[in-house]
Amino acid sequence: MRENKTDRRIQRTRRLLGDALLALIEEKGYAAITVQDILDRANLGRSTFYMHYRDKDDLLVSEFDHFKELFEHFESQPSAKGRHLQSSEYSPSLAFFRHAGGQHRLYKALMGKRGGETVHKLLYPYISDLMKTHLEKFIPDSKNSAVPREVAIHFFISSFLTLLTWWLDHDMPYTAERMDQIFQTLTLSGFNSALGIRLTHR
Amino acid sequence: MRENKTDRRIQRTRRLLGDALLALIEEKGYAAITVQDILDRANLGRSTFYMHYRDKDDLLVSEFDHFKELFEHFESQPSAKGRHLQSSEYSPSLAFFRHAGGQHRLYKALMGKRGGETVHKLLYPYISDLMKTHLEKFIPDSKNSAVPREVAIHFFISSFLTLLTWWLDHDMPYTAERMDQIFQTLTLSGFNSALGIRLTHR
Amino acid sequence: MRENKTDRRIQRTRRLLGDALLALIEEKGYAAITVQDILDRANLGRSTFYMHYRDKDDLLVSEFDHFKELFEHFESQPSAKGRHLQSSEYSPSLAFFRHAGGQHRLYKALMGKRGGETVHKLLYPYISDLMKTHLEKFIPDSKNSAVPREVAIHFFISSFLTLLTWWLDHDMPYTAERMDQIFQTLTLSGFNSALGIRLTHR
Amino acid sequence: MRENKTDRRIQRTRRLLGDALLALIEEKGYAAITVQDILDRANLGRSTFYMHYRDKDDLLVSEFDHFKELFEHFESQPSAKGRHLQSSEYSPSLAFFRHAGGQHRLYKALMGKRGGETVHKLLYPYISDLMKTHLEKFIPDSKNSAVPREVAIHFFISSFLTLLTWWLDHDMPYTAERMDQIFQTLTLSGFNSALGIRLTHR
DNA sequence: TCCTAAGCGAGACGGTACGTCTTGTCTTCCA
DNA sequence: TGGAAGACAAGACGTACCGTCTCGCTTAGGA
Repeated sequence: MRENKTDRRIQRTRRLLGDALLALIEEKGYAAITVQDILDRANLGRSTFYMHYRDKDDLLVSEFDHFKELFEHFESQPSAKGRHLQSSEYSPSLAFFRHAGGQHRLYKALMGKRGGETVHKLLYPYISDLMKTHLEKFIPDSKNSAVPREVAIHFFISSFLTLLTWWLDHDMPYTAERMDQIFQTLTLSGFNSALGIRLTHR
Repeated sequence: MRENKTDRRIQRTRRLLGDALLALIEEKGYAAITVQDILDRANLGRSTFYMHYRDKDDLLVSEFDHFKELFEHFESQPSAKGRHLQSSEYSPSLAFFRHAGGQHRLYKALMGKRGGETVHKLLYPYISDLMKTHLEKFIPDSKNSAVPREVAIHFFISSFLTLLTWWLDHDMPYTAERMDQIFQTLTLSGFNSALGIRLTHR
Repeated sequence: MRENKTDRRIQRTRRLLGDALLALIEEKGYAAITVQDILDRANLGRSTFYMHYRDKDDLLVSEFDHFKELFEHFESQPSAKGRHLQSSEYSPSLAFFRHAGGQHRLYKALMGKRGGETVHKLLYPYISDLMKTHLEKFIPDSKNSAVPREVAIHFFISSFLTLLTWWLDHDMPYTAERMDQIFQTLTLSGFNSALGIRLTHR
Repeated sequence: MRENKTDRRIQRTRRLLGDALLALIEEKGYAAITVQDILDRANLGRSTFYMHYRDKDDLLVSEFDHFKELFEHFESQPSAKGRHLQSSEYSPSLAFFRHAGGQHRLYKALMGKRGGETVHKLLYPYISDLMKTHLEKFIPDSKNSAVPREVAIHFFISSFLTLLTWWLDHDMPYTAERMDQIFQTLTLSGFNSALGIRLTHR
């Protein structure tokens, strides 16, 4: 099927804007960027920007779509309650670390120190929801665990994001696999004892 | 020595500004506040604001001074390397939870969802430095631990701040003591195995 | 000779644009109209407009062509210097009032309050030239008249246009004949004494 | 009584803006002027403009205040119905011509070809109301005059404005007195016969 | 007790960025 | 191949804040 040339033009424009944004985030941080900066970088007119995006945040959010390929991967995971599990089975952390390592420019711009609070307000729930859904498949609904279930999940996800951000902000001094191992070492035993379940470390 | 009436007047003005800021953060979040909002609330003139503070962030930062009393407390703690420790000894977490519980309006405004990234950028190092100094008294400088020391410390502090923020944003559904226990359950075993040290849970 | 179908199509498009413009002038006045308004009304694309007209004014001016039939009528009038004249002979005013009465929608749109200054700037010389040419056939080139000839002519034409505009803007409360009589009552004696000629009122 | 310095500053700013506008109207016509043009000329910031005026038209209208001194002069005129009158008594035209001659820069900018339709829409009623009020003092309310009273008044005022504009646009080739005489020659006899009254030409 | 310095209210000002609007050009699609 | 559709560059608009500034008023504390 033939693609529409006008559509391709639009895609090109959106890509120009997105790339300009990411480049500028690297350079001076999200907050300091003006719409005009983006336009100058992308060589586009003012109205063109607002034809495609409501504002700077809208453009930023649209960059989240790049994560979709990864997210779609998780949705095909089987549920397996009550089994002794490999950590890799219930945590998508390694996949994330690898994905982030491969797309570190994107991740760094969005999640790093320069990424601004919008990302944290918007991307965090995005990733959080994904992990939460995934995690809940494996966590028993125990009423009398040492730590309230929602707190444990929040802790787990935040820890992951904290380490991911740290890794990106420090230019990934370790491999994705090493980071994942660090993450699991730090969180798994606490997480397990908190919820009264036993998850084998791979 | 007699107190200067002019000085008292200045203190009053600064307090009016600080209170107005905190109230407004509760109402609509730090980012949405304009200097004029603060002025209207505090019934002060524009120039008065800039006489005391460089900008909005400066005023916010000045509110950190309220933490000083707590911080000063920690600085008189003894070092005790190599002992088996009570967790309470090496982590100031419980003291923080209690302090936050007592001053929850202040903490919530500064650390909660509404508090804006400036707080995190500024408060994090503030608290982080304090805890790090404190922690380093107890952590051996082992080269071959499972997790790099700086990562572990970053994880430990971030976890604490994450849980503190969660607690405040959810209107403190548990006591400070329960929160501290949760915190330690989640982090201590991981932290210990990461660093290869053994810390007794209280 | 057969007319070209393409030509007919073009005429149709131009008519759609012209009609849309006139309708919109009636609704909200010339100045408030955008090219997009016209396009929406005429159900045409943006490029189509610019294919036919340079801009909004150009379209407006093209509507003047509707006056051509009237104007061509005047050009076949005989000159008759020095005679005592019927006012109707040297002034085309009645013919204009009648024409305007018959085409009041068009005239009102173009000349009325809603018609914008462009019309006055463009239509005035258009009509003015016509009347001037016509008038000059009858006005002696006297050097020592009470009023400079060019001023008198300007006054005469402006008065006519003023009354015509007033008539249209007030929904033609009198017949064309009555308006012409009013016009002549108001201007003729002054015009005559100004130029030192004697024109019989019909 | 001492004037407030802040008020003086404001008056200065408003004058700078008004002067810049008038100068620019002379140079390239009202329509072609942007707010930024005015600002650049007046050496003021964008927000300053909008602090004082809603938009370009608002500034223009504010220049009308310069006419006030003249207008106030008329309000002290006595009414004298039914008398045989000197034309100068019931028409403020000469006063206007003189005033315009004295302030020709202002008048030319506002009323001339470059003055834009806003002036005509706003200044015309302004002057028109003034003259109308003045005229009505002298015109009998006769029902069966040859020309409807309101039409005659409209004609009279328009004629005056037409001649005034012409005079200004042609760089005042005659004296104010000569223009007034021309105006009266052209309009008075028609106006008189229209309304069935007898006004002596001075 | 007066006087002078300082805190302060009020708000004008220059400046920057915003998101909206309209214009005229240009390219592609479709009948 | 001409007209429809609409993306695009350009740039003015009016709004919202910012941080600086000047101005008077008031009041405190030293002369």
